[in-house]
Amino acid sequence: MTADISKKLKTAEVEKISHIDYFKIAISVDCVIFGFENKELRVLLIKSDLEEFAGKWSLLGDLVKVDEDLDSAPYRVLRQRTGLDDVFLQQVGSFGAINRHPSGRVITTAYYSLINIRNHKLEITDNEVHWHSLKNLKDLAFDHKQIIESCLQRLRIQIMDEPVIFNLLPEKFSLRELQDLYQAILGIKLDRRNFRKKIALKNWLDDLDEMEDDVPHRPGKLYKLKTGLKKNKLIEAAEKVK
Amino acid sequence: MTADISKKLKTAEVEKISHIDYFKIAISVDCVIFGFENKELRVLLIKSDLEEFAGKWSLLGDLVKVDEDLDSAPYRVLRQRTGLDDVFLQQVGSFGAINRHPSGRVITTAYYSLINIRNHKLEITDNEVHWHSLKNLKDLAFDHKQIIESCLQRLRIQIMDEPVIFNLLPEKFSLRELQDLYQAILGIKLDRRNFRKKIALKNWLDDLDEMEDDVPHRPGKLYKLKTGLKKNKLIEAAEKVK
DNA sequence: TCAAAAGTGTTGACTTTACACCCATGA
DNA sequence: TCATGGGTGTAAAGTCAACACTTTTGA
Repeated sequence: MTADISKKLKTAEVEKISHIDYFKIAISVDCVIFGFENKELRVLLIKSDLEEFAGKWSLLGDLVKVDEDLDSAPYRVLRQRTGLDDVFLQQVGSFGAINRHPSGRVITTAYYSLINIRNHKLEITDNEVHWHSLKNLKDLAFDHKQIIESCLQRLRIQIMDEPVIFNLLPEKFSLRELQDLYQAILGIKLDRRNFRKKIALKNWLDDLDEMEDDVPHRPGKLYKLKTGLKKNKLIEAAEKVK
Repeated sequence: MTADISKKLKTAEVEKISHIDYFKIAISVDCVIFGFENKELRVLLIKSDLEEFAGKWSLLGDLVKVDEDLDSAPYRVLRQRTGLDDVFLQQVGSFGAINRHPSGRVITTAYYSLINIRNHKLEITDNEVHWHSLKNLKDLAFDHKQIIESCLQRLRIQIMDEPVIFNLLPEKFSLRELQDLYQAILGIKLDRRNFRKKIALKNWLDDLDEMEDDVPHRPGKLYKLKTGLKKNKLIEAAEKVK
């Protein structure tokens, strides 16, 4: 019986050789980096450096290295391209239409990231990087429009019952800012009283006993996310999935 | 200005050459095929044909071909390995730890599939294929245990508001069978009266005015999924996401 | 004193849960 | 006649949506 089985088995080395033709696909990661400014949800895009997509905007991404975890690659991309470290990242899905990339067969895994535009001064090495409003996104390179849509979809679901949205806000924020942000992401207006009730119920926030001081109207109370709730590592998110 | 940009741009051909080292990662798909039998949720596994995993069970999967859409690959795998066509499939996520595969660097994209064990007589070309109960899954090859967990997680969410569960049942079924199935997937007992109310509310079912005839107790009414509701193509699922 | 937003409760509609009895069938 | 599940309604608790007035601040 054992002999029987082992006759059919092949070593990994043999398998690799027999499949060597398959090692002709590259895999990339693309980051959909959301930010919030001026009551609008934004996404960070870069001018494509491919001739085929001259003038078009694209997501920040890169090929995955042979000795690099898939889920580590988007962290590297963010670090290298924007200087950001320790950000919230979550895998959304993989996109692999045959002709999605003009350089050859490249399958990409998309991640979404939430960052605070003000806090993180981007060390942008390339000046052709820009925060785009999510309205009027057109003429994107590759299938990046579709990827952004999927990530937005995922974001909308996730903010409803996980405390991820706070990655988009400064440490201290008012309930108005939080509500504006929910509205920007969901694309709908929310009732103020009901919104405050719902947030209070979730028990995500600590009241700081401080007030806004830079607004041209009655200042609101400032809050911060309760410590221990911030899930800003993909690894922690993965734990939750288990 | 135009000249300025084009100086920095590279053609896809040039890019491909400069990145040729990256085309050393293979990508595979793995299918988590769920079935329902004996009031239990099952998953279809195959004995690994790799020496490194001798005796261990693994998911049905294969490397993605260079000229094959990523999302088409799991359909091919199912067709080749089980003779199944036109099944429900949905992408769940990609797994890419560096050493997850002993043959080399292989990143895999996981899909979950729902099929009716009885209806589809599997044309199994290999007799080392088996329907496993989800309890006592151990000693799986690769990271397949973790992949199954992720897919189960997704399944649990999806059955709550999309009519996908019916892919696991025969054309005609009773409400008891449906409830047993929900219970098996969710791992909890449900109240019969409340369950029936909730299902009625969803308006997914047509009453067939027929009765069970093979049960050792009072027979229940038979129902079928309303026509037009069955989402059994990944493409249609993707439409919904948009 | 005006404009802008802060802060705050109640009601009605709806949803969810818990729970028990009689009925039809086959063995 | 027994065992098994089929089939059904109601009441209490909880959640959700709609809605308006007074207060505080800066300009």
